[in-house]
Amino acid sequence: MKKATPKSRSVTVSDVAREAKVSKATAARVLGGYGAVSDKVHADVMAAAKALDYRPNELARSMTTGKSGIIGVVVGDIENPFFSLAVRGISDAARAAGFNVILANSGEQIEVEKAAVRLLIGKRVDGLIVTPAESRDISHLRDIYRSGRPLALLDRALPDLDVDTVTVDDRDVAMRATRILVEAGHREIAYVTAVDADGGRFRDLTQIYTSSVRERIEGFLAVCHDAGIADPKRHVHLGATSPEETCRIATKLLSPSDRPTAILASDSLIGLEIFKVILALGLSVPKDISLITFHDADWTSVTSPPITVVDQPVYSLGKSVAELLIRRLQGDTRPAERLVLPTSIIERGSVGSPPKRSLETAG
Amino acid sequence: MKKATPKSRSVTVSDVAREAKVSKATAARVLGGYGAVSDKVHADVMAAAKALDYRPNELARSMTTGKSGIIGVVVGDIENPFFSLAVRGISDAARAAGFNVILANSGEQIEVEKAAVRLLIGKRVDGLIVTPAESRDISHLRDIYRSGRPLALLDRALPDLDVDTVTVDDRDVAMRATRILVEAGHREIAYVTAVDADGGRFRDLTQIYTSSVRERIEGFLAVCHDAGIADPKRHVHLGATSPEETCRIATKLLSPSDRPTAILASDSLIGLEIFKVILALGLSVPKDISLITFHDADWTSVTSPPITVVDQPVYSLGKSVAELLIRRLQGDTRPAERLVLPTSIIERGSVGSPPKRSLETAG
DNA sequence: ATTATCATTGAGACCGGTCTCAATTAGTGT
DNA sequence: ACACTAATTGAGACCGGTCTCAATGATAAT
Repeated sequence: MKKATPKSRSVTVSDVAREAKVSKATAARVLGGYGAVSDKVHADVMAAAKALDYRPNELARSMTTGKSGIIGVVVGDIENPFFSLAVRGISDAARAAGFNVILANSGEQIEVEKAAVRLLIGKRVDGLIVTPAESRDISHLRDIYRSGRPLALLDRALPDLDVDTVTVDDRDVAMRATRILVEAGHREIAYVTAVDADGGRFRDLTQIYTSSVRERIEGFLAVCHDAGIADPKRHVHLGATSPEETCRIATKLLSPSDRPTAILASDSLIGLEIFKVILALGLSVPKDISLITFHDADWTSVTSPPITVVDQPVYSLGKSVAELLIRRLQGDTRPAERLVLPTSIIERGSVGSPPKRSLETAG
Repeated sequence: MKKATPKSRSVTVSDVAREAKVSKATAARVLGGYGAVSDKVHADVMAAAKALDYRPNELARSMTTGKSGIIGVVVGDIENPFFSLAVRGISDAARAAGFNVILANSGEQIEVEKAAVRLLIGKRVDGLIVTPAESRDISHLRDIYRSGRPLALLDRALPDLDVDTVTVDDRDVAMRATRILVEAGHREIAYVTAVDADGGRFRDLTQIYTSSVRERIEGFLAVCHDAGIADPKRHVHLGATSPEETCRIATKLLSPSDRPTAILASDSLIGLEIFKVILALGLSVPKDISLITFHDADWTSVTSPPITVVDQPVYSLGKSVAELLIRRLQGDTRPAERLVLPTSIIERGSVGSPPKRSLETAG
């Protein structure tokens, strides 16, 4: 009487075995699809399973096999189209190989990233794909490695960590983008990026702990330097971590009379926000200011003028890193691979020659 | 000699117990944080755990407790900003309550959706959030319900399924949007949506199995009808399921001389593609054609002119549905709730009066 | 001092699968 | 017909936790 409804206990192999009048081991063999059984028994068990509506408990299965069939992915921000496209690439590749994806986003905060990694390891994911927020503190990533699970890095390399890595040629493409601006005659070029360090004040590259960001700045500075632009560092603006911050930075950047004649935006979210500010201030692209943004986001092709962009193979980035990881999961023991995907620049209409004022500075 | 390296077997409670010289049960109590133990033993076990670098196996934990701490989410397409924003809302709410999210996308295909649901149930997720692709075939959703796991519906209601549901007032907002167009003088208004049925030919509402889509069309037709527009059904275009298809539809729609004077796009991906075609054809918005799109996507505010949009509270949609599900997970037994979130229209510059040609048709 | 009460602890069953190993049955060669 | 190998099947250990229940020791009440 006291015994409440048995909470619909799920059907187990034992239940099926009993129904089919065979041993648990035999039922498990056909249900799990491993051992060999006679045709008759196979049919009996399948019939019993169907009759009872048996559903395997993947949890129990993973516990004994040690494999979960899940790939853990930790990205900076799912909402950023860059990441959502990369994640799409990852999950397509994963599904094609029979794996599932469990997603966590770090918000680019190292502590959140660590917690996410710890949790995913706890859940016994088969492997992890991470876009490390920092290169300083990678103890949690070493832990993954130490736990025997393969790790692959997406978009950001870590020189100290010898694991499969897929990045794009950030440094090179940043140079090409900057060169386009320089060749159009610009001397006052601002670079706006998301990473936050020392309250947005850029001193030197050693304060940037995200490899892709650092490489881009490196490329930018190199070309500026080659072009004889004095102290290009002052044109690097950090801290565009949210639309609000970006708006603040862009407004400050564009208001004074000594504003740059061109801006290079480090991702499409930043580029969009800057473009909005440009619009709001009544400035015209490219007459008053030229603009190039990283990532060929959808909005960049429908503005007037359409925006010149750095087109990274984002989907491939995700697909490739997943494929690399899966290969490892399947027993590949080749040394770690570092794939660098080529990037192109799509020249549209947002780059022009600087307004005359800038000629005074020309060397 | 033959015995290979023990593949770094992970540290278990038993190992910690041995190290701390207590029983497995006692070690488990402090490690699992449940029973009561003396301070000394607690300290000993913690020390041993730290020394051995113990990491709990969540899999084993979930298997005994029956709870995995995971919410399964099945959406139509992660890449669609609508869904990625909703997922962001879900995962924020989930994390706040200590849950994790495992994501699967169905590509709006019912079979893929079924497989995803089956898999997630197999993984013993605590609850599921689904955007059902079809209202016809919901056997798999009933299964969830039957398995004792709570289910919550996102963006699309299912009249036959009495579960927590969060939607927006699609019908009403579609009416408001259509009315804006009608009041601007339009009589030839096209409605373009993604759902695919009968090769894109729209006959009547019974062929639409996605509630949100149906409701929007319903609202659209109702207002057209009230305005005395003859046979508005011919203006409903289905099948805009990919950028390519949308482009095809839009090109066909916009080329002939009897093209509509206004278009209502059912999501931002469709709106974007249509806008691109408009641009490519050299037409001008809103002089030649007026455009309203669902979803306040980022690109809609930076075009010239900026686009009038239906602004759905997408983030809240995700957040609310997750909160509802979590409440249920925590033992709430109230009857299923059907939340309908209010939607607004942001009027920007893409609606104008129709070009003169349309006056001939005016009633 | 003696017994009842309570806090700690240990032993071992259990979750639902996989998998090893031995036992049983069937098939083969001579 | 008889020994021998191959194919099936069953019993039970195991994965790494949780959790029940009984045993132990200590403290409190009589």
